[in-house]
Amino acid sequence: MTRKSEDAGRSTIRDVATRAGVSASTVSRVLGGAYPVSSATRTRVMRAVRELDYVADARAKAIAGVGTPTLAFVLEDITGPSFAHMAHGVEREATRLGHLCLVCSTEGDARHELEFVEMMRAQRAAAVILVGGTADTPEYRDRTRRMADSLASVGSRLVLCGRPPLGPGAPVTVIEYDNEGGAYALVAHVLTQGHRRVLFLGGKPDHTTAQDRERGYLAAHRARGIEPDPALLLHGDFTRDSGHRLMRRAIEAGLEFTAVVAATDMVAAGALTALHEAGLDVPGDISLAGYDDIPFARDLHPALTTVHVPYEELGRLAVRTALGRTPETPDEHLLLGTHVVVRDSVGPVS
Amino acid sequence: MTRKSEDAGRSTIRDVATRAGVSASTVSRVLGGAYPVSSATRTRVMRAVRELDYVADARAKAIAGVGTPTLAFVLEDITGPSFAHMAHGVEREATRLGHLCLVCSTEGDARHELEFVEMMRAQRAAAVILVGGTADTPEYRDRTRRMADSLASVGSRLVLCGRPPLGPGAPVTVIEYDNEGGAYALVAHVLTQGHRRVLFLGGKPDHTTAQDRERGYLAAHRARGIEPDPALLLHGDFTRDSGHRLMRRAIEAGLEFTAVVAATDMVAAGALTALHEAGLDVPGDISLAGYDDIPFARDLHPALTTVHVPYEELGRLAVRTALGRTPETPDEHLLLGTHVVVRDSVGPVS
DNA sequence: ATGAAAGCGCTAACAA
DNA sequence: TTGTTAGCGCTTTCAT
Repeated sequence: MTRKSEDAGRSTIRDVATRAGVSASTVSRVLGGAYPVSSATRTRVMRAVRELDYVADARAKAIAGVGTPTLAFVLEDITGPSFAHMAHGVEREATRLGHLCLVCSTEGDARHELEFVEMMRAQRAAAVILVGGTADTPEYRDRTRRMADSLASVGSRLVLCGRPPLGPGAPVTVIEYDNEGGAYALVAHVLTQGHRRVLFLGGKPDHTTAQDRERGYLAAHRARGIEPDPALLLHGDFTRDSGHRLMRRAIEAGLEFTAVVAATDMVAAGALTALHEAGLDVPGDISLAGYDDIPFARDLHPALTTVHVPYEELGRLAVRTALGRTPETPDEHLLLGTHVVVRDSVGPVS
Repeated sequence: MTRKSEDAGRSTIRDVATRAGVSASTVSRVLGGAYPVSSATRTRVMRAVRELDYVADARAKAIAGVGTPTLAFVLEDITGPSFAHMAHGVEREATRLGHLCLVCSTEGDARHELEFVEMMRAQRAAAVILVGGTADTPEYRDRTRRMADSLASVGSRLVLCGRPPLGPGAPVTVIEYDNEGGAYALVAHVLTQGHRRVLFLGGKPDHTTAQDRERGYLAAHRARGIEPDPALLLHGDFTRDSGHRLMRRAIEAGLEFTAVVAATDMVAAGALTALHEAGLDVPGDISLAGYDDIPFARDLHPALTTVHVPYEELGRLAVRTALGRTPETPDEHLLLGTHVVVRDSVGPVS
């Protein structure tokens, strides 16, 4: 007739206590670990625990002050290879540090993002990691700033990972990787091969990651005294299909170029297929380069020259940095380097 | 001198109550939604909430009986494209249904998996979804059975997704997809092209997914009265590197075959590169097929013939099925179909 | 319509 | 070494 008997299984610490003939605190102490308990009682308690298959309710522990800390990871789409790698880094590091790891895909919807962050605030997550570039509008800064403040107000922390920083004073940790630098180096490499008309398959015009890579493309040209033809700057998004479509159109439009630099490896993959479909040889007729160094880059044919970004490390670092701070820690802003991986898809201009 | 003043931000429902000059219950009622509250009070409370930027502690709500339900997703490695798609499906459906979504990568470590499931039991997760094939040993069944029971005992539910079922009586939901059938159809397609010596690049010999696909390979041969040469059955794992290595060795060893079927698209990608490195043309010299239909399959050159698996749908279904049940629901066991996607990497035998 | 009090499952300070 | 009591932050009777 006890509560337990009708609600089989959901045993509480009191059920265990009763069964072991001790008080709830004693059970708590036995389970808690380091605390003096006679080995006789300990045995009895443990037996009761086993018999009831008892596990303490983590939520109750949490509000009593001894919860498993949680960490949240917010991205647009876990399906993108680079995001997946970051997610992996985050998840690995979080569990290593004894944290639970919540995920949320926003599908690029700011409202969804906002709601989720609010939930995380309610969950008292130790940190919320926002991943991936976005349009850097005043509205963005404002909204994000608000999230940062409200998280900070409950002792949590906002981390911006590969996402535009907010300017001074915002309680955020930002971890970036050098998109412009990577693109600069990559395009410099292409130019070194003698190419002068390099098509750029970019992302959304207002997307920070896309912008930074485009900036690198431009800078590399200008550093060699070349003013790139604006007609060679195409915009789409970071998907494979975008690359395919843009490339096909460029060919059909009779655009002249001897090399193409894609904003991501996904874009490059689509572009490569379009090039093949047009009967063009890479790098014989046209050179091609990507960005991100996803695992598949090696298996494209020809193997793709690209820029390596330490995504997994980025994720790990985000977690470590966010979790390693004390209230006195100044706001960090890290910038990770990238490097060009030369493979077979870029050759000398013919 | 209130608690709040020194512990800025972490305001509780009582802080709000005080500030609004009402009782905590009233605040709870206002926030709770549908309950008669004078609009004057409501306004005062809402103002206090805003001023304090208050959010109710989700954990406290949970133990009081009104928590946000949670759902856990356990896989080997989020980095694998097919896993990522399942994860996406799970996450999407979970949020659609108002659930939070926890993730854990086990890196294939059973102990890690066990620990995580125990944590989820403590969290009172609504369901725990275990993803991906594994060695189907008695030890596995035993361990998993135990997890299923212990989850059930706290009102949670174990879901096996693309993972071997446990036999009757276990409180689990299992969602599978037809690995054997898909492989059968794929290999039948290859045989139809006249190939008689088809190399199979398999996974770990005791991995269920690998076994099922291998079984399909075998069955398709036998259905045509062909007894496949055991020397053509190679084992590795599901990675790109495994495919590359296996393929290279097979070529070096002078193995004779006119087509190769890889256990996954990743394996196929590695194999393709090895084929190219050996100067072999696909499908001119050798035909090649994969399994999974990851997005990149289209961009391999030639575009990869493969088996489409509805991974995202699988994830969504797992969530819907697990969450949609009542204690009376019989244990479901769903089997999703797959289909061959014919592209350019398989051609007639030369 | 609102407040006081009890309770959710746990831990910790205080006694014994 | 162990039990009693008082919280943790919230919801929900039960009164009023």
